[in-house]
Amino acid sequence: MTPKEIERISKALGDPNRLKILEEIKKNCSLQCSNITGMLNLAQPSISHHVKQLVDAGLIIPCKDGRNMSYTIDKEHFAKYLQHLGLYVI
Amino acid sequence: MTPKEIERISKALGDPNRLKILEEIKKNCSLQCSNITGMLNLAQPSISHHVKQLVDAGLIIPCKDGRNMSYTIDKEHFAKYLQHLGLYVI
DNA sequence: TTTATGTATCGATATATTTAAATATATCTA
DNA sequence: TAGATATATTTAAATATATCGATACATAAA
Repeated sequence: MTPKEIERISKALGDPNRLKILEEIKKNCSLQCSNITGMLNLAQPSISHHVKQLVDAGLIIPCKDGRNMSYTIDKEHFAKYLQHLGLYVI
Repeated sequence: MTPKEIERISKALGDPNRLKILEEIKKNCSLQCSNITGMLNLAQPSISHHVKQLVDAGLIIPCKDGRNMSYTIDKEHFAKYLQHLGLYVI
């Protein structure tokens, strides 16, 4: 995992709305985009933007299902991030 | 650890210069501020700003020594962050 | 095929962050 | 105490990010 990837994931995690989205995905194992809109007090394009950040960082995996999208946490990639940062606490 | 704290630490980790500073502190167990100036291609006030971000996030602990400052990684606090995020990868 | 629904993109604006010059503060040494 | 050195703060400019309205696109349902 490159410093650039670490930076990108950290940036993705550095926003309260994105943390809430992740939290909901964790709770439900997966989450549909339309549900996020009700959850956060944000317009739909903003949601789309935040979800994209999480996808681009590799934290969540999009799954197209008809006209809906659902997302699951990319545990493997997320774990690599934590493993990398874990070197700082040894 | 509150969502606000998670956000703050993530933000602190979301910058290449701050990651480099952390990396150097890890390598040397501790680091003096004056050494960072040579390491990064940044003016002194910028260094000061970045170091402050890391301190405020609780990632590093400042230690005053005469007119110098040295910093060590706050492993305990850092570990709490990783532990919290670890819940996402279970 | 038309309409409705869910998501993405574009353009504009507001807000936040990064950076550095100028300046201030603290401490060491002569 | 005066001068030198290390770090912090203030202020302002440049840049990046967040937000939303309008609109486009894809797909499901009628």
